[in-house]
Amino acid sequence: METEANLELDLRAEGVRVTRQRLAILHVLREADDHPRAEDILARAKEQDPSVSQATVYRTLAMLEKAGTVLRNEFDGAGARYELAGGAHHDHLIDLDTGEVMEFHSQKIERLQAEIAAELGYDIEWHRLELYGRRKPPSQT
Amino acid sequence: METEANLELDLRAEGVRVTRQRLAILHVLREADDHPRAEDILARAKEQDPSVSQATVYRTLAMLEKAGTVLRNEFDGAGARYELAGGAHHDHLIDLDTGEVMEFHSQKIERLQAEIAAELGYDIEWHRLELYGRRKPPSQT
DNA sequence: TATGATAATGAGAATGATTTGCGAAAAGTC
DNA sequence: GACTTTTCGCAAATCATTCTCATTATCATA
Repeated sequence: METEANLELDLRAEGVRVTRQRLAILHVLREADDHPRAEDILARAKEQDPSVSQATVYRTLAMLEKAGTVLRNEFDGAGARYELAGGAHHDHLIDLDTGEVMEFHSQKIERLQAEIAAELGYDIEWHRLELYGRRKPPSQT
Repeated sequence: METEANLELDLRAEGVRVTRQRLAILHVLREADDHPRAEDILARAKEQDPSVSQATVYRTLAMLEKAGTVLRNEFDGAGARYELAGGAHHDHLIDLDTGEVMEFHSQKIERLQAEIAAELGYDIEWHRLELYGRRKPPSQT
């Protein structure tokens, strides 16, 4: 796992200026264990640095996404939700009642996807797999 | 497959008024073999009935979606794309170069999805599986 | 540490797809 | 045909996101 300082160095290495605002946003993303929306990120970043503006949040997220540092998820419902990349690839299960997002990964599904695409004559560039569900009532055994 | 007249009767049965505009939109959806956007549907419907307006297209699509007659897909890129429901469930493969949409279905993947959700204690309400890819260069054997 | 070239910022206006409010026009009803 | 209710077209309103532009901050250099 990359440390906060590492991320800062990475940015600097790419000729990107390390500003107070960017550090605040990066910090928020590191602390988040949910998948916050731009709105949430703005609110949290402001706690650390009230000068952070909406425009900067969007600009920074877009920049970090392009750099491969963050992942932008367009689940249903309004507003994209972000997470720090860095971990292994995973898909999402969204709780329809709470909005909570869980991550999962299935090598088998990935393989099947590739097979299907191949049959149609395609190479997959990326994919989106989202499961929307509700907590299952405890099974009475 | 349900005929155009059938669809009309279905709507009438639900106490929904069958208007010229709605028939035009329904007709467009039936003819479409692509997955048109609201914008395209409006343009095509206007050829049949110039009085159709943007608002009515959106209102009608929303109404038909709620009725389960059409499926609304939010692929990436701007604007939702619609298709007539009615057929069997399927997922989509989108050609990143042309925007063309292909349909596919994998019972195996569906099963794996359900298993994964179950392990996390969830029942899947619905899911979204989209593959984004490019045509594979012909393999030289 | 001061300076300057430039990138980054904040505030607010602009965008683009989609929705909505409202008076006018059509549908189904008697 | 007259009436009641739904639907329509138009234009204004939303909402997340992006852009404009004057101002400020970063960082390599003096």
